[in-house]
Amino acid sequence: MNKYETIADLLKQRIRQNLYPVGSFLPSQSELASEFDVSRMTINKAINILTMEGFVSPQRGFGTKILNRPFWNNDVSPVDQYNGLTSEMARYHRDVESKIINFDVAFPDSDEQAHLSLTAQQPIYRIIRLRLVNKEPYILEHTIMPVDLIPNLTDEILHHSIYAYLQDELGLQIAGAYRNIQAVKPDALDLQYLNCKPDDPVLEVAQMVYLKNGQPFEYSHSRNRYDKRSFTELSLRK
Amino acid sequence: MNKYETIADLLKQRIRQNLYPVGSFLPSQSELASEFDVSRMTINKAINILTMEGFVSPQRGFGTKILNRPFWNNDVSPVDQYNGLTSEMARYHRDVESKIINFDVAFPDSDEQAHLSLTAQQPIYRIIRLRLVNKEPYILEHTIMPVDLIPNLTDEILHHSIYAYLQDELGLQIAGAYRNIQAVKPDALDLQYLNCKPDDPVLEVAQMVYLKNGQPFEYSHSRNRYDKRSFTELSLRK
DNA sequence: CAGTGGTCTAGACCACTTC
DNA sequence: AAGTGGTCTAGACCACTGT
Repeated sequence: MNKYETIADLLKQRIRQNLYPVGSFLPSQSELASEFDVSRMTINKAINILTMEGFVSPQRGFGTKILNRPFWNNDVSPVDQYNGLTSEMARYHRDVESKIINFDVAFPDSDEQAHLSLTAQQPIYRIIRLRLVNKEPYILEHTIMPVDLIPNLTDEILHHSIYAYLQDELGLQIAGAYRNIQAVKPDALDLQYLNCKPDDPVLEVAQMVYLKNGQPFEYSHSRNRYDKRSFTELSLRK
Repeated sequence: MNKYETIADLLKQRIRQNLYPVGSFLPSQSELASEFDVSRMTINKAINILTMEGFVSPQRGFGTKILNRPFWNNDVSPVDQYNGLTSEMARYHRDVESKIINFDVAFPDSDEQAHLSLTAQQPIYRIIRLRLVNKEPYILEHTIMPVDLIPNLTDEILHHSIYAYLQDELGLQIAGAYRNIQAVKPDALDLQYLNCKPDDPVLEVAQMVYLKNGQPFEYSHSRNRYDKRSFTELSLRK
């Protein structure tokens, strides 16, 4: 672990333990540098992390104030999450099951080619999975992935976590994702599998996920039951 | 302007101009350091910005690859936006009007006290505004703000931009915001003012906005017409 | 004014990738 | 082995805040 991440974690811990109470100020960067026996740049980097995560607000010439961390409850999924539902829910000790609605291979249409940077000759998987949490339907996921990147996708994997397979078995490194979130009306599949009523809204999250080498490898639309999922986000002035 | 921000902007410009084509690699950090006559740390900081904004993906021991930024033609993602609707829409040359549905002062209930860190004796504004873009209803905003932070709120201000008033007139500095996004069913006010049908979904964004000194100053729920607004977001592996 | 955080440097070592 | 990005240092200067 890096020094600055280690120190950031330690500072967070102190804040949570009220060793640095909300509303008070952190020791100055120079003091912290002496305490941890590192250069001030390293402390600065650590405090940057705390700032990005909303723990503190530094004001130049003044000090670094400990903020009151919002009490949005954690049962909502952070928007900046792309570990897949399985690991997300594991944190709350909930069972995730996947029911495969559709799984086949096809050539991409032009829209899919554009989104995944593919030629018309590179086949894709077309997957529709229903994700159940504690036996209740949560999400209907429409996923498209290029076959050549993920050679041996099986029913077995689809029943568990695609992401775990990608990262642990194939060693693919995810760089990030683009998402678009909107409210939509339910379609026939939603009615059938999410078990929602015609006037229930659906929260649709479209996302493209990228590998570190820049290759997009997943283009998906997840349709979430409106009473089961919401998304939280923290955004900060640059 | 800082050196690292200046350099980051310049690099972005080169990427957009295809001087560094998508799929190719940036010059190494040492080369860039010589070119701009700065230390490598400064280049590193600049490239960090590009990484956070999804322009490039550095891989240690290898190089920094220029990514394809898909339908991301505009500079800022609406999700990490807290400048208010007025400035957001101004970029697209659209008219924003505000119709005041409700504007009064009251003592906060316990929920409001908690969210805004107030006592029962500190009054708040309760504001409901309908935001119209090019004469069409887009958003119904329910906003709560402490009176003592924003002393002289007038109809005049509410008809334009609250945010512009806060920042330009009062000099309040916004640190960031927490948001929660979900799909909901329309309520009576939505039907009346957003002009939506009973089975139209509504995209609800609840947010708390914080000042740099840590004081929360706005707690709001905006209810967006589902066919008019969606939210985009870029998220990256740490 | 003294103290704070923000930036920047010149150089160093390390982890990693490709050859 | 050579080259890359990631981290870290010791010190410096600056912009800003409080008094």
